[in-house]
Amino acid sequence: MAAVETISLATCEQDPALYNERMRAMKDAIELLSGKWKFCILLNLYNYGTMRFKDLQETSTGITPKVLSKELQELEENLLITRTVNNTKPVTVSYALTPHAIETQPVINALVEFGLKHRTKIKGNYLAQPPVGTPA
Amino acid sequence: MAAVETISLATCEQDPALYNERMRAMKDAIELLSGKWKFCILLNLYNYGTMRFKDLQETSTGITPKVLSKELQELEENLLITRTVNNTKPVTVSYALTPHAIETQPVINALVEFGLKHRTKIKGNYLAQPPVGTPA
DNA sequence: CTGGATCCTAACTGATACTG
DNA sequence: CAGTATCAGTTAGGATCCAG
Repeated sequence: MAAVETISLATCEQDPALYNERMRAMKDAIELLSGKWKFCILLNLYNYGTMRFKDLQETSTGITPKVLSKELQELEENLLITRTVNNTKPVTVSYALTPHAIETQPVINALVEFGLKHRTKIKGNYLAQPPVGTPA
Repeated sequence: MAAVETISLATCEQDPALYNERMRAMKDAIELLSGKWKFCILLNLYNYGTMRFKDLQETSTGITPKVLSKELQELEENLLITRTVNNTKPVTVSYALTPHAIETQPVINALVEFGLKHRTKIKGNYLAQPPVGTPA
């Protein structure tokens, strides 16, 4: 109970307006990108470029067509991806990132970095002592 | 429908192992930090340093005690915050960030930056033309 | 192949009241 | 002050089926 240090940054405590603006911006971002799949889809598109519906369904392991469809619509409405219907025999649809989607890359990178560090961090701690919520 | 460019990065298509590792890390991070309040709480603690339960309830506008309690427990289990019971008359509890929580700062900053840019971006587009999902 | 329709459940969220 | 208990509403997400 004793050996855990704490930190305090208090970056913009002295500027409430700036703080509120940043808080609102963060809530905007969360509302837009939260959920189980949005970042996953974006990362796939970053990696593979243009993809079709089925490609995304396969790379986003576990997603169902309905959910994928909904996620894609939301991303399109927010101008992060484009949807293009191709004039092929069984109709195909291509999805790709918009230039605006580049703005999400720092978020994705930060999430990945945190995930990598956190996994090693947690691993060690959980081996040393069980998580706090453990019954007894 | 025509004027929207697309981009393609295809950063690590040639290294599936690295890609999968990054994907898993991102999913870890999402599982841990997703939700309506986690980032909000972390940002508050960044800004104000040590806070008590009631402080957090007031700055995280809209949150109920039950939800706040749960979010705090999860953050504590994941070693992002510490919980300290103070020996005061009506007992008080202090919450603070752990050093490990510093790793979340790039994520938070990236989210804030994206939120700021996205708001201006979307504003203009929505004024020019309604979002895609509009009935008619 | 794309993805909508339907149904369903677990989880999240909220309001209120209550206890140590 | 710091929560937990209870009750209730909403929703995200999944399973399955089917249509263009």
